[in-house]
Amino acid sequence: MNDRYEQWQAAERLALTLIEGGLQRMSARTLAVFLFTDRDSVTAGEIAERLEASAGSVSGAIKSLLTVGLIERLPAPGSRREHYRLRDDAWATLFTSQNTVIQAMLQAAADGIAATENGDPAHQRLAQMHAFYEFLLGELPALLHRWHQQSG
Amino acid sequence: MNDRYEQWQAAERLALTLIEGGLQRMSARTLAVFLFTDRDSVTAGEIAERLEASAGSVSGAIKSLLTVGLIERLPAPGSRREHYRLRDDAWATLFTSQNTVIQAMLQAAADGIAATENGDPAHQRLAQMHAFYEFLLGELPALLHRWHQQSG
DNA sequence: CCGACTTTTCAGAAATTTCTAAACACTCGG
DNA sequence: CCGAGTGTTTAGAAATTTCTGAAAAGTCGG
Repeated sequence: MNDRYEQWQAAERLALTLIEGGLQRMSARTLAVFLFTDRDSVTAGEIAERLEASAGSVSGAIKSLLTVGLIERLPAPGSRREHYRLRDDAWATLFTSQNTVIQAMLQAAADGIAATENGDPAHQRLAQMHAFYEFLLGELPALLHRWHQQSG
Repeated sequence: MNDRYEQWQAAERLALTLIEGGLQRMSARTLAVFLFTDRDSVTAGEIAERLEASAGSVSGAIKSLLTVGLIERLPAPGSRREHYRLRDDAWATLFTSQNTVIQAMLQAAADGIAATENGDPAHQRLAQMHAFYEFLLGELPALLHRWHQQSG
């Protein structure tokens, strides 16, 4: 128990789950490293070594994780290498990033409504879809607020 | 405005959005047909014709949409062909299906916690992750309840 | 500025996902 | 039962996504 192998195993399983959740393969594995490392921050080279992946794919993964706001670049602590670490609000951020999907759904529904006549059954269906995603979008801020209150 | 071509266009755009949201390509396009059709129900053949896709791929898409609970098979109204239609609570269902992802995240975090020592920074990070997804899972039932109340 | 070290970029390879076509199976009217 | 009309399955093709390796670019100490 609690040995390195078990941790590696748990990290890879977590990566698979993240992939299910929509992340790209290498981004997911990289994120798992950020979670399971016993250091405060890691470098791209360390990640590549641990994952046995090329420097190139790690670079791409870091870039995308930075873009989504899941990790952050640290002010270099006297070393030549860049250090990165998981951001505090990473999980809320990951969840929030799905809001863009919701907004896209809302827009798509609105477009559909505009393209159909009022009597058309499609009009009705699209209106229902629109109502749901509008509801959802309205609920999310309060949800995140409750989270920050509870955890902060 | 409001012509067939515009509707087809809106349907394809909606399909792309659904793909962004995680659906498979053909499932998304099929779902878009269910939304935009001016009939109450459609058959596999009609979908294949409208999408200019093979009967096989449509069959697969229908099967997966049935499994997730987004569409339903109708009691055959005297015709030889099977009829399908969008279910009333389709959007809530689609949203709910992401709960399995959340539960998987929760489990993955728990496994990671079990695999790390208490003093390890990783232990701390995994605990935060666990807390967030536990919070999320707890909020969802009430969220859906509010939706069902509001929409009647 | 130079040189060692690290990261990024990008074209091509590898792997995975997705679609199709064709054979098979099912259902119903006659 | 048979045959016409539909739906399903599956092996393989096509397309897309993802990864790698090598070269280019950036950075910092000296």
